[in-house]
Amino acid sequence: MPVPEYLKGLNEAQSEAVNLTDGPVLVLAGAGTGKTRVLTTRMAHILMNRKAQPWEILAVTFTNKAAREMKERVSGLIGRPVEGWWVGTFHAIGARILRSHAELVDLKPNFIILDVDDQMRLVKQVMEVHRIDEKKWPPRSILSVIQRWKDRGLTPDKVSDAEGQGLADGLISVIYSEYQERLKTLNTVDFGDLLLHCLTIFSNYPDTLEIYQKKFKYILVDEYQDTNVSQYLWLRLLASLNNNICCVGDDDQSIYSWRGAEVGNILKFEKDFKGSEVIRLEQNYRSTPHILAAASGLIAKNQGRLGKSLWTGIEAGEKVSVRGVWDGEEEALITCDEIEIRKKRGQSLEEIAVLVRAGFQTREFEDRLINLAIPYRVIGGPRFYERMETRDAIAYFRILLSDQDDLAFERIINVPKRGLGKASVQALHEVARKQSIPLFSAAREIVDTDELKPRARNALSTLINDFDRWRANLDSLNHAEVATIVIEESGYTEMWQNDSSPDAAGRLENLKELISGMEEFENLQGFLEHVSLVMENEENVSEEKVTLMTLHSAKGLEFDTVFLPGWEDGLFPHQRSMDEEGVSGLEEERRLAYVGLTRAKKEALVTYAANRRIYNQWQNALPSRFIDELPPENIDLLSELGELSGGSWANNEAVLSRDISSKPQSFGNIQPYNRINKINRDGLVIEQDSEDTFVEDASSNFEQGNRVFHQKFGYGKILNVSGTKLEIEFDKSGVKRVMDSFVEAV
DNA sequence: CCATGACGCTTTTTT
DNA sequence: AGCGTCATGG
Repeated sequence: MPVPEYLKGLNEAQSEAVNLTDGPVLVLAGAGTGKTRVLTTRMAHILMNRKAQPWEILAVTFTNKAAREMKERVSGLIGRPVEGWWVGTFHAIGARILRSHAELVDLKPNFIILDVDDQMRLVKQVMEVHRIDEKKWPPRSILSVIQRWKDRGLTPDKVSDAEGQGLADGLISVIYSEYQERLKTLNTVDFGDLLLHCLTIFSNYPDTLEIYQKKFKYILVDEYQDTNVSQYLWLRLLASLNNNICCVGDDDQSIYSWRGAEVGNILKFEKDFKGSEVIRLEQNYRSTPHILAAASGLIAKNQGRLGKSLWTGIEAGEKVSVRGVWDGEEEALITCDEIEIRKKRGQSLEEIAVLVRAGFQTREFEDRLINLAIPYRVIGGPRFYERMETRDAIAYFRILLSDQDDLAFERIINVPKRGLGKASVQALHEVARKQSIPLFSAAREIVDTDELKPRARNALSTLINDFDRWRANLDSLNHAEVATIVIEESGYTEMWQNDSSPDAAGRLENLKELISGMEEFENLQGFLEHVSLVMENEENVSEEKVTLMTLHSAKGLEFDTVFLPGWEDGLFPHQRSMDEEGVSGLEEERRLAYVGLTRAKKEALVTYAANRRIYNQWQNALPSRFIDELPPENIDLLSELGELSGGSWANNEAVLSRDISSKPQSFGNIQPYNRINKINRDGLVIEQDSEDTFVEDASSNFEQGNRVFHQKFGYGKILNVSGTKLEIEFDKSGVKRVMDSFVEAV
């Protein structure tokens, strides 16, 4: 039998991963080794060989984008669209299963998936009941603890007493249970519940579990290193009958532990799934040898890896460029100049990316790119369904579907402003609580009393009548038409029309988009699920643009040219990561650096700045320890600050004896920034804190009387040394205060 | 009820 | 600095 077309061109390991359809398989796929190709070809292979029908295959991803891509590519491989398969995100598939069995966890099938805003409101409400000080215990962190529990598959009854001991006056587990109660009462779930409830159903109702175990003959999992415990348990339960599960992932690219991902899942795959095979994909098709070697050398510093040795058949290529600059501004200047050079050379801007550690870093690049008139896009920012106008509109629709949706009602009761403020809401809550009825019902009652002031009562009465009328419309008109009526008649559209802020127009645009997106759905219900689980921001791809984004969001992408700015200790690796997670935090940062480098196909350009303004405070920083960890033979060091070796930095004790606890001269948010001087790009101290006469843990290698050379001011003599700050009498330009890293001893 | 100012926080993000 | 939350006063 001839080899089918779709199998051609696979390397040996890839073919093995495709052909080994039965039994548990872990595909350890290094960066750029064709992981998606394996996953999609494997799926096509199963379908083509009639090993399973489309609806007997479960393929889970983390993002909608990945799911979409998988669908498209598999359809392409087998040459026709595939219907009825279960390809989607963990959450979307969890939701689908949960809808079918909602009653088993006391939910109705039309439950609503809450956004973070709603979740927060709920947590706050529960905390209020227990008089927990929101100052002391920010609801944000309480919610995050709850979410981490959910990530671990822990329902309130499974949380051990020891777990939340100190938190929220020891009441956090109580808050968790009551939060879950409230969710149920409101017929709502949060994201974590989509899997957690599945787990509850699976363990309490083996018959239901069996339906799915039998149904899914083959299971495929993308980005396995990002799964949390709950997802792992979910997969294991589903796979345990047929045992045909194929997980693809890369332990070196695990960068989401902070939101519950367990690298442990991938590390112990062989133990968890008996008789499993592990296949390593080690041929990299993406990067040049220097880039690959630099990345490999770096990641080799991590402990506890499964270990892979990537190689590439690609020949030639530049070394990774590493360059030190004065400050963030110069970094942006130089980087954007480099971008412009490439643009003039005819390189597509689509193939250029700037990958930063933290969102705020993009600003300086944006400023500069605007100046140079180079088009760019920033990836990140609020998702479509996180935008205020989307959520407001959706709140209206939710109430349309269920007048028991208190959270939605509370959200829009005074949006647009109709004079129903705190007091009115309070009164409503009172009535609702006393009679155990939803807020909307309470509203109906309260308008018949004189409990509210006439003004408020009228407003509320109008609102109720509006909703009744809109709901009646649902019978005769399609949902998109009703939606339009709702946002018009409620005054919501008008509110933004009258708004003079610059983004009002955009919001109106989004509302339009929201409504037009509704048309293709059967009903409001389906649309709401789509919005909360699937809907993404779409971008007009009219023009070629440079991409600015965080390292996290760059995972899975590739570009010819990748700029990696901000490689300074404290920023990258991030101080907070090291403070809070210690060595494992540092290792995750290192993986992030690895992800960054391996995004590059042809060029990777790392920069670090000696000075950076953070929260409007100037801070000086050391080059990232990751720079020291790059194999010297694979990098080109271009420092505007003198050689890294031999310069003042390399002699700095903090550099030589770096460990996690050796902070750069205070990058963290914990210490005050009072030791930092504002200096300009020539190292000139232009501002200094009055108390900053001594810097304890940063001392200069210069002494009074030394002769020094400064790039701009020329030769001079040191009059005074205080910490890393020198007072220098320059031969030509007089006395100035300069940071020591800007001068060389002569 | 809403506008105003003080206070406090500031990594990463999907669904 | 810049933004969001919260308490205060009109």
